[in-house]
Amino acid sequence: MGRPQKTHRASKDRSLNTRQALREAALELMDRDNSFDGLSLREITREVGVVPTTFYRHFSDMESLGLELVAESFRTLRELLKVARQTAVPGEKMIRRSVETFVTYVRAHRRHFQFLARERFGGVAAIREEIRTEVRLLQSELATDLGRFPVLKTWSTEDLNMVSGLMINAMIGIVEQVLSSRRRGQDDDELIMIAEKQLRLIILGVPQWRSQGD
Amino acid sequence: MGRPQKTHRASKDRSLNTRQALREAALELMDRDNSFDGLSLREITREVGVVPTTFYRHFSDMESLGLELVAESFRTLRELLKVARQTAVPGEKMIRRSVETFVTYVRAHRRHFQFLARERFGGVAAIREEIRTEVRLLQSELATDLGRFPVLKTWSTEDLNMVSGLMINAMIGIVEQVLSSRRRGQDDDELIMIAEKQLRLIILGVPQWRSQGD
DNA sequence: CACAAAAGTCAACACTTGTACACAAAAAGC
DNA sequence: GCTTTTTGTGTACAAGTGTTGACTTTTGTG
Repeated sequence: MGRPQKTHRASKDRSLNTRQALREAALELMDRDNSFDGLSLREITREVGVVPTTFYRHFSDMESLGLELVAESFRTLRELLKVARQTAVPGEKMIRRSVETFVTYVRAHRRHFQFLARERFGGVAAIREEIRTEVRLLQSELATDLGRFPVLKTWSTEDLNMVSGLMINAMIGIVEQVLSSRRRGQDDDELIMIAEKQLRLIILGVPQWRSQGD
Repeated sequence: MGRPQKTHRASKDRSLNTRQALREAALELMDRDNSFDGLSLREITREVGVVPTTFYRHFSDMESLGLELVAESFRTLRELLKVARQTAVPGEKMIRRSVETFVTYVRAHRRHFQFLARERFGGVAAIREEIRTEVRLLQSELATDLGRFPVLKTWSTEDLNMVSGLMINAMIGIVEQVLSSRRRGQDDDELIMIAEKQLRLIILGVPQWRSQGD
């Protein structure tokens, strides 16, 4: 139980705290209507309650803050996927339950998803690139997962990626809608239903597929 | 071949020209990496080669400039859809040709599509709202169009909207990719192929559909 | 041609911004 | 306990920002 090295931890905490406070302040300000490159360094430090120059003790640049936010946000997203992969058992209600979990999770981590959605097409090239890379990675991971289902065992990698891309785009659309309606609950029910239908429709096409292309 | 009312036209042109020059400057600056609310009024006027105060002769606000850009961009998009609707004849290669036209068109009007993509989730609430509204409209128009196909005649409005939403999300994904790779040509071929497959897959699911949901 | 409206210019304002540098406090290491 | 890093403060500056008001020029109209 003791709190050994109290001073030590306190210092580290302090340091980590301001660092994280800066990140959170940035997300908070973006939630009050700004895109990332509309933010100013001073605005952020002001929000934290710290002098502007302190910023440089933690980040060299606004861009480096941004990139850390990308990493942080994807960590959040991947946590969800990890749980989803463990609990998901193929079956009747699998899609429905996945979508439900997803929407709830997006609400719970609103600011992270908002950051990703906003900066995916946003004004800072480096950030955009980073997000794109991560999304592509996600897409190919999902493709691999899909490849394990019996119906999809014979599919080519390209076609699997094609399907997972379609699904991910559908889910991004859902994220948009979740973010745009602040109140949870009733709205979400309809949203979930639509998302479920969209995924089901995609899956219905699968057995009929013939990759006649190329 | 006289140039009648030279002064008249010149004046009108001049006025319209600066107004449009301001819009174009904004798009141009966004193309050099900025989101709309990262732009400054002075930056824009400087690009046009005009004094800052001139801005107010044409727009009351940056926001009002932004809203005009939304309108302008959707006018561009709707022109495409108009042509598409006229020339498209249902048949084997319809999807393929539509996708090809679409990709070419996006390239030809890069900055408009970039603006829409960037500000759809962007930092200015009013602009975001306006874009969302227009997209929803587009979605229900596409739903109506789809309803004319024999296989879809019996579908409910909700389900038609569900499908058109899926398609639109797929196409937005394509726009993203077109915008992110500057060079045209070779890249586009693969892109077009993937988009075509995605749409075909969706359509394959349609005859199997049973709206068991809700 | 004269005159009013529209479009553009100029100078000035009160702020905000990013960043540099010297200094103070705190924490870590010896 | 003394020293060295690390973290945060204070001051300062040059540059950029939105908006004002009064002015000149251009343009359209009676």
